[in-house]
Amino acid sequence: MPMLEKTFDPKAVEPRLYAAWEASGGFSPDKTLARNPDAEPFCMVIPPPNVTGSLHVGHALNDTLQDVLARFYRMRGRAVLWLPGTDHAGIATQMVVERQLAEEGNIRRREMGREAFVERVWAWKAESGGNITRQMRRLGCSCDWQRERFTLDDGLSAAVRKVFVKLHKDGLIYRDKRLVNWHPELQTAISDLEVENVETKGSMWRFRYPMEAGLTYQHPVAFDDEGKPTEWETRDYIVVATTRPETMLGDAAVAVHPGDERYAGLVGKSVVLPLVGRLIPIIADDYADPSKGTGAVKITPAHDFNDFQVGKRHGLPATNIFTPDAKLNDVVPEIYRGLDRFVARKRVVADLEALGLLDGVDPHSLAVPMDEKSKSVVIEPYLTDQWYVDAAVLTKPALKAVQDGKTTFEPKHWDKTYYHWLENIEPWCISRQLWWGHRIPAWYGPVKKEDISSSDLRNVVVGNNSFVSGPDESKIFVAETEDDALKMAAEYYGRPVGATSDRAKAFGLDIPASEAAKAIFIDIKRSGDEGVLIYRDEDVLDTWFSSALWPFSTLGWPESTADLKRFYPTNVLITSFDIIFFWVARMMMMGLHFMDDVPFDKVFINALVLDDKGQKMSKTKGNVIDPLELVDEYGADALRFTLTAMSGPARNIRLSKQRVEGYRNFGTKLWNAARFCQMNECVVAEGFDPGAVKGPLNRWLRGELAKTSETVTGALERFAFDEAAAALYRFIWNTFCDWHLELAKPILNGDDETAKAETRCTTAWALDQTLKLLHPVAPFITEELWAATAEFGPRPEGLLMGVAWPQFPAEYLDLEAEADIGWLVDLVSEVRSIRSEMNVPPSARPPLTLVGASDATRQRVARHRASLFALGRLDAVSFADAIPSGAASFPSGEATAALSIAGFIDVAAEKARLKKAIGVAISDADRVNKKLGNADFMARAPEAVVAENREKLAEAETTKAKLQAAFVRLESLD
RNA sequence: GGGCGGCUAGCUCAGUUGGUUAGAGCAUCUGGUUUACAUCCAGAGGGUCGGGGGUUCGAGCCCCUCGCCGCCCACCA
Repeated sequence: MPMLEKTFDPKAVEPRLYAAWEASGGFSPDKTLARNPDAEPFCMVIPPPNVTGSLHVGHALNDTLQDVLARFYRMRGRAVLWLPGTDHAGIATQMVVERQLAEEGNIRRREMGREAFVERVWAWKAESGGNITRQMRRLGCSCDWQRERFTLDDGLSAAVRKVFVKLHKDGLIYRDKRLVNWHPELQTAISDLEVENVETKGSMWRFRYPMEAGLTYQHPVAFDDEGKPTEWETRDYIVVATTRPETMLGDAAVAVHPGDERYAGLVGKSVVLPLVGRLIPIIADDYADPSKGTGAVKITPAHDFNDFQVGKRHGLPATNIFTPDAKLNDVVPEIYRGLDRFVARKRVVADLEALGLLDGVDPHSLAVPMDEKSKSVVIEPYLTDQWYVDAAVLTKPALKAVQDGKTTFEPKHWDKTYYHWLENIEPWCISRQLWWGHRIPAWYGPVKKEDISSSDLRNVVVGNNSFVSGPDESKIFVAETEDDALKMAAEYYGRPVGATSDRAKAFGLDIPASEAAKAIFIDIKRSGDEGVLIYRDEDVLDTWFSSALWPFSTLGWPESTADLKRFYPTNVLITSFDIIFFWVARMMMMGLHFMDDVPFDKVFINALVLDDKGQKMSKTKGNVIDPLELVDEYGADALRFTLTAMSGPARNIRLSKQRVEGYRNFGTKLWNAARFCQMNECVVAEGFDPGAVKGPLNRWLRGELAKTSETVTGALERFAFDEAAAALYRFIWNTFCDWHLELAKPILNGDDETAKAETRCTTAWALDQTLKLLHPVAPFITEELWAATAEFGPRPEGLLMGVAWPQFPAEYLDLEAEADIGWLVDLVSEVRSIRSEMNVPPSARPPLTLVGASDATRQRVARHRASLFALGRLDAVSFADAIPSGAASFPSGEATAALSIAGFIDVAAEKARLKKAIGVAISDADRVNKKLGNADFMARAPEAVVAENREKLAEAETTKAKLQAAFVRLESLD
């Protein structure tokens, strides 16, 4: 066995070890199951990253925690499946490719056509798709790559279609015309969750809408102290206020509050909509707030969510005035047509001002809805036909499952976030006007004339440019395949049916889309006697629709696979808080609906990684820390340990290089401990039984290891990653290296061959166990050391990754040895402290005298003489009845220890030191005394606490006595 | 406006049902080439636990209140 290098070289080792792990088949549960078919499963599905993305530090944290659990449970014998995969990320990926096209100066998406564009996205996926999974491998992630999935792969696409059809059949998916959040650049609907309201400085304009036919009314203009009007003026107009002047072109009414006396007489009358000339009614509606603005509010049903509701209540027409790219359409007066919305805004204000109808303008700050990603595109409420999921129905079981504790959140408080959203759920708009994604399995055809009832006609607004994906009224065939759709259609029409990709053709019309609404009036005869053509919905589904199925679609659903039976519900989902709504809640809904069971027992919400100043990382701020750079510089283990150690109950993690460096050093420490073992020929002898060791040091180490093992195991079971890391750090650095190895040195260099042999075995054995315990967090260095120290003794075949997790019998704890070594550690620490305080040079080797030592202490001294000499840098230990002169003394157990350092001692300083220590002892004693003298305390405190305090008092008293004796002695010797 | 989280050493954070003298890492200072490790060793200093009030024999921890920081949701004519 070659000597270990002085430091661990992650770069050289990591790729080799990862390849070995993967080649071993150990990432797959199948290996465990082959050995033990009854192995209890443990399953996690990865939050699928964007397929074309790259690993950021948030992924690194998320992946590390999952890998810690995967490795931990694998070592505990569970059949672990950590299922990896990627998400097609509709909008994000499509945008990237569109940007590429723009940069290349080639033709754009629309000119390219759907098929060519989608092909292009697949090409980009082929090129960059492996990036992030390669990067996960560098982190050491032990996913089962054989089971890797992609949201757009064949299996998952089939699952998506099945779910869509089923939900449609159940009436939980429907098509509706309502306002959506419209992205005018991408020209697609986006979800509420993808809109970010950005506080912006704008203006509030007040416009005068003239009353119809010269009508006038009295409007109060001055008020007394009680708010009662004292002066009125005659008005022939009503003032409305708005932050969006351009929308007035689509106004349908002016609303006032029913109880608003100022306008009471006007309800039912009309105003003339300026610039347009249309008469619009003044209506009474609670929505109008008398205290806001002028109390009269313009109602624009097609361009404001609240106004849409008002319009519905009052049967107002929703007149859309925008084209899909948010330019004014042809329902507005000609001079405004084609203008961009922001240009139109200025023009409308100017024109109203010119007409003397601008009542005033004030600066006003408001939250403008922006596209969450770009934070620059203003989102429009826009009237379109879209597909919706009736989320409210699916929500109920999802809420109940968490309330009943079927699924729990960790940290627990996140359940509040979950509840809050689900309790206020809105219908989920699932259609997107994109090309990259799951195309909606719905086909449209003309409606048979006899199916059109008069009430169906009211939604048809001629000239409505909102036509997006299908005519407002058409017959819809929802089916998993085109064949099924054709069959359904053939049955409906009673004649042959074909499918076309040409929308106009499907309706037998060669007319512009904006006119397509008229199609419903066309008798199907127009499609030709020989048959009817149907046309597939052009839209795709929201990316989160397929992600919502992830926990069961990846396991093979709808097929009843062995994996699905074995691994669903999964054990834990580790994810970040920002997708509780997007993803967690929806998986709960879909899982419960389709699998009749929750998708996971536990949701662990990992922290948010911030930079070292507590700032969110962002490309624009330039403070993004690349996890792979950290891996390059310090090794994967160092990064993993850092993220694990910092993954406490707090909501965020401030990542600093310094911290990573510290944990790299920790790895080096462990590495060197292994070197020390190697140099000292520490080997586990054949037949060595750690339960039978005799030496106090070895018994103590065994106990400390057992305690650590229990702590680490318990912490990982509770997802207390930080506690596990802290316990490992403490044990390896402080217990094993600082004390055990130092105390073992005199034994290993001594001539007691029995003790030496036992210490070698115990040390080697303990290191082996330590490697196991550390492996989930730091897999590379532990695996490397496991291989490098193979000669340390008999051990299971194969990789450390596959070794059983340690579990020690309770007898490994040894109170006697603990007390013994505890005494030694305390004594050495005191000696060191005194030496340092008294400036005793390291080379000096003073004698130590113990005054009033018991037999037990005398035996301890005898047992640990060599260690005491070495660590305390002493040249003698003796016993006496009195403190010798020129000594600094301190209490040690029942005895008083005195370090003879005559040459260095400064009597005044020593007196001061003793005095201070006496002061501490006195105040300790006083405090406890006071407590014990408190009748209430004695009456109410539990017996154990009282006893504890009695003991404490006794201790303080003896300490005080010893220190005082030392002080007196010092004076008498002076 | 509603909600969530945080405020503990110079910095970053632990502190599990209330119970020894409130801990760790980093930073700082002092001293060290002790044959595993200077990516190291030994020692030290440093905290009125955000303010106020309450409950309790006892509060960093429980309750009320105020303040500041961060985040989420909603609304804003």
